[in-house]
Amino acid sequence: MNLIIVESPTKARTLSRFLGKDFNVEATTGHIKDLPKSQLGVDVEHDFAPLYIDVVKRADTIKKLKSESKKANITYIASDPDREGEAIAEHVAEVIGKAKFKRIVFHEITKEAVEEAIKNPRDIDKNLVDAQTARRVLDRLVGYKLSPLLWKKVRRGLSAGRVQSVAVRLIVEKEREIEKFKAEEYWEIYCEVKKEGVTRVGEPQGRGPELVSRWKGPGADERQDPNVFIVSLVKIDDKKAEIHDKKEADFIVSELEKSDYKVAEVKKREVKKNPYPPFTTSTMTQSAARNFGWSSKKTMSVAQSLYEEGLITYHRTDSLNLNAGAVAKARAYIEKEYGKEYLPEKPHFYKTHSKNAQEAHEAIRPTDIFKHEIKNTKYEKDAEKLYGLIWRRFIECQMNPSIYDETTIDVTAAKYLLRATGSIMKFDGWMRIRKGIPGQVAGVDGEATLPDVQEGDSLKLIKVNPTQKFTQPPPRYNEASLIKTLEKLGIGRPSTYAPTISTIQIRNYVEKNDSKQFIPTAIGIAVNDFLITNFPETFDYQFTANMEGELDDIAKGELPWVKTIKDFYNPFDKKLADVEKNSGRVKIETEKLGQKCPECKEGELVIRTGRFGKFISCSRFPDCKYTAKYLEKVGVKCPDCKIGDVIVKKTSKGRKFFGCSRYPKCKYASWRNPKKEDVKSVPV
DNA sequence: CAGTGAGCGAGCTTCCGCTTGACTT
Repeated sequence: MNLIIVESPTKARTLSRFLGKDFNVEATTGHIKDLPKSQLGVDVEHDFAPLYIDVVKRADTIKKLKSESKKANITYIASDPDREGEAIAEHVAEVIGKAKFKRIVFHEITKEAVEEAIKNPRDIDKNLVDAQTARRVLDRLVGYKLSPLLWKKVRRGLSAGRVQSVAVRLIVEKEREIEKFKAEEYWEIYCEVKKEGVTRVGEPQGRGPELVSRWKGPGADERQDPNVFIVSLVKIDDKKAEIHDKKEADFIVSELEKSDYKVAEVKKREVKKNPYPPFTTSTMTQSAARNFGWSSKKTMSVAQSLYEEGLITYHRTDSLNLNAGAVAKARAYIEKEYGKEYLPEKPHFYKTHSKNAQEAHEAIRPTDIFKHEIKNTKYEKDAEKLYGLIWRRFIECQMNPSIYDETTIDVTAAKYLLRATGSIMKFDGWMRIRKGIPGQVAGVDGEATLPDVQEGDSLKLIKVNPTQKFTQPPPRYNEASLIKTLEKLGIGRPSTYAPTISTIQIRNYVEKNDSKQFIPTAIGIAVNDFLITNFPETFDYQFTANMEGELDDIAKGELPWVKTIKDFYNPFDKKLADVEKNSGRVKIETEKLGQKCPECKEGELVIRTGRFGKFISCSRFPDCKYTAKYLEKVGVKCPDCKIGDVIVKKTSKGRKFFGCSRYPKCKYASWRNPKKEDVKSVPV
């Protein structure tokens, strides 16, 4: 009897099914050793020796690993093939002591992959373990040195870290960009033109006010006549048209109204749109946010249940790799279901562009594409929705591109160049999968049909339409775009995106607005500015990328890990002492309510955020100690008692929930916003 | 169900990354 040790219990179950009675399979359930929670656990005086101790919650697991390995002939340590997995392997080896073990790795959960791995065992890669130690020690030093500094200089309970503080920084800097942004006026000019020699009944004359108000730009109702189309002004005197105000626009309109219109060029070309690569954690959470409006936490939770049911491959992954057998099945399915023209000659293989990808797993895909029916008691509809998204994305990625005929018509009128573009899908390809799926974002712009005109054709002007526009500020981050940006910067991992987003909200650094976009709080701004001013290098967007570069060198055995940490820590520690001594307490901006304090009649009422959320106090604190409850009303009556208002509250742990303002008389409480539930349940 | 902020000063807060339950008010 042999023992195989993996990280995930679900993976262990799957392997036991494959391998039969000769193998016992156990799981570590993640890390089994870590630095202690209650102390630094890094001996900065002695080469940063880390104090790795048994994880308390894993005491039973560790006991089991010990006893099972004793019984086993050989123990195969099959933790994930990445930096963290190698550290887990090392920790398992330490725990099982003298038992005979071998280290094996596989990237796919198939019988063949495991058998192949068993044939090719290796030793534990000490350099890779060192790289993990360096990563762990660095994160501990940053987090456990800076957080107490914040307690001292800003407020108790705050936190800072290599990942969370950069996430907050992104949100703060985006807000400043938006504040700084000044909308600039510009004008776009559209001309409605018609191929000559064709008449239309009820053709609009001139630019009456009624017609202007009906105009909705390209693709509006005026397009019923197939010979009428809309061109937009692109160039003036061969230079890009830039119209800044109404005066300029009016002048151009007056010129355009008396010009002759001629087709200068007609360009037709074929455009292909390739399918998207299969899902990773990052793209899956982005897609579920766009299609269903889900938070990353919800998506990951539903994905976890699909994974545990054996319906999808592992959901915390940065890899685009696909098992060859699964691809072959998908190809057979595509050919049978949709026909040969949908099947590429060769399978599509995708490569990740993410530099820090560890690719320990596969991309996220269904384990069995022939399985359409989902039976999952815990999540039901949600599981079905996410599974459908994953299923389609996987099938699509192995299908032929969709093909469009794109037509560009250039029209000249005096010194003005105007253009119309339109495209028509002539082969749907992978887009076939998305047809008829409500709520699916197809990813294709509206199709516009253009009349059959030739170079040199004269056109008749029907109407010129100037449209005033303003440049738009950059959009705020939402969960999806924040994860996308963090991934691009190489900051955070698939297993930490959702938890990081929770952390920065629980710490009151950021909030979501009604459109689920992140807005920094006064505390978030104060902490960010304090950190960026004093520790600019640590929270530079490049810091993690540089760290990853050094970790790679450590993993290759070209750099001792202690040197990396020393080079970071020495200047960091100096700065720490300097700030501790010389920096004053940080002031947090308060929001004014615009009312006098009812107690002292001198101060003004302000909103402050304390340990239990927002409350109202006097601006003259500590001289005046007046406080009052701040009721953050959601805007609906309590669904239970129908008398009180639903208000936003926080648990002692900082999690947001919704309660009744009449508490404790009414005990209504919910994790979900009843306002949004109501909107959803109203039949349209 | 009051508590929150400052500072006084007991004891405590905190990181990232790997993995699931336990089960929130």
